[in-house]
Amino acid sequence: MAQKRSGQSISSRIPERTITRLSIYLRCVEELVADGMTAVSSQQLAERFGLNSAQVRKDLTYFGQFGVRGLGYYTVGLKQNLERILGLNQKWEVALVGLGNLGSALLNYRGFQQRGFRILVAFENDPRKVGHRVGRVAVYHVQKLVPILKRRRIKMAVIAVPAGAAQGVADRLVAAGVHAILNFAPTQLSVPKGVKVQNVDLSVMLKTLSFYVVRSARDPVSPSHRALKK
Amino acid sequence: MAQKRSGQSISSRIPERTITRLSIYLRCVEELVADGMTAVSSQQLAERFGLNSAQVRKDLTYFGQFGVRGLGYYTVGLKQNLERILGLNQKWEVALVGLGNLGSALLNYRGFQQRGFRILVAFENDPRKVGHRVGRVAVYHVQKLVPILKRRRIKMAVIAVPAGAAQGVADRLVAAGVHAILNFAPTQLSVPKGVKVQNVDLSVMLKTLSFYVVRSARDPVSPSHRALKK
DNA sequence: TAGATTGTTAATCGATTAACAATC
DNA sequence: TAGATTGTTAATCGATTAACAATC
Repeated sequence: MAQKRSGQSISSRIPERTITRLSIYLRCVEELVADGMTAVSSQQLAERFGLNSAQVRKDLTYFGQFGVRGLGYYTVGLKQNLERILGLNQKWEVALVGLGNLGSALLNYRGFQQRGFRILVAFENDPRKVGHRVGRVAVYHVQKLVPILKRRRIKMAVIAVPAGAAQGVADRLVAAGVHAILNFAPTQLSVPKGVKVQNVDLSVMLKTLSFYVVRSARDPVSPSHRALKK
Repeated sequence: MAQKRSGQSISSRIPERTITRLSIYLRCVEELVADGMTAVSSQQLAERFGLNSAQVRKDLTYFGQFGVRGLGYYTVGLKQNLERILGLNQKWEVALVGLGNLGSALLNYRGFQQRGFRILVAFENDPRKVGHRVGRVAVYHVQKLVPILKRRRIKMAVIAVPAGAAQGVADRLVAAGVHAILNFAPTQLSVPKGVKVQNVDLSVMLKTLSFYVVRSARDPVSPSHRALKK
């Protein structure tokens, strides 16, 4: 069951949700820094997201003691720490596999570049697309995936191929040494431990929404709940 | 603490994750039906996703008793039940707000249509885009949002506007009677109870991945974990 | 020093899983 | 009937929250 006391290896017991919240705290702290705030308390941070202040403090102390008792957290220092923890103090080179409908959209999506994530190679099956460039991104045949990613030491990839092809692509990515995969294919990928897959399953999300619409239709919001929240 | 015994109102205690898993079960059951399988056990279903068979059974019994002891679940019946529960036995009309980079991509994305979700109106701020059509989707000014959605009784919407504009859009959607929102804006929306927001925050996902790449770099996968899984 | 807020332990809550009687 | 698998209860596990001593 591994050590518990302070020496706790960071690789061990950190809940996935803590990591997700860390990114959210960072966004908030960035805004605070931009607004010229120098310090913020766990209570203030928590209020922004409807979280508990103890949770904010606990999330942060997984990685160190960043606060000052009686005062809170210095925004600039906290920002730097969060960036370091999340690995955002560096540029990331990302590979994209699949240039269909969704893949092309992602390639044009500026949101990736904003945070230092740069898609700089793409892979496709369709020979009509292979060999061209889209903007400054070169498009290669999927067969070239392993050698190219190995050579460039690319560790992050986005899968935007049909469900049926996704596992094969994932296997290649793993063979190429990729550590983290953003998977848009609506299928469960099987990868070795140590490789992180983040699924973005739009189809599942729509089905979930659909459930809640049906439910609201059946159980209308009770009057007491109407028009709360400013 | 509300009733517990069987009369349990469906609106009460169903974990959100159960709903997500329901959509996943459905996908699997669809494949099984297509393959001509007539029945499936909770064990078989669970194995496909690395879940626990008790969890599969528990998820399903929130909504009724669909199984046959000694046999499992009839695939066709289970499929129909899941579709009914998730509200997928009908077409959904969806509104899209924001026709920037991401919004346009979503409009072209065929994945939505596949499941009976049809984007049939879009809203924009930019007067150059308003008044045109994209395919068969009409583009209106955001100011028209409330009356148009009310008239058409649209209950689902996708937000693809910049973070700063998202809360304002959400308020309008709520005023128009929308019950479920798929939110791509990287911001926390505040909505009344009874309205479901599903966040798809690509930026948070990338930051999460980045964390795991950093971690793998520091704690390389132990040899014993290499190359497991089929 | 008095007031405030952290870091951390212990209590609580909710979700997952094991176990098994019911029953096909 | 014997074998299998459900539906469901009870045990386990993990994450959230309350509470408070430490300390700025």
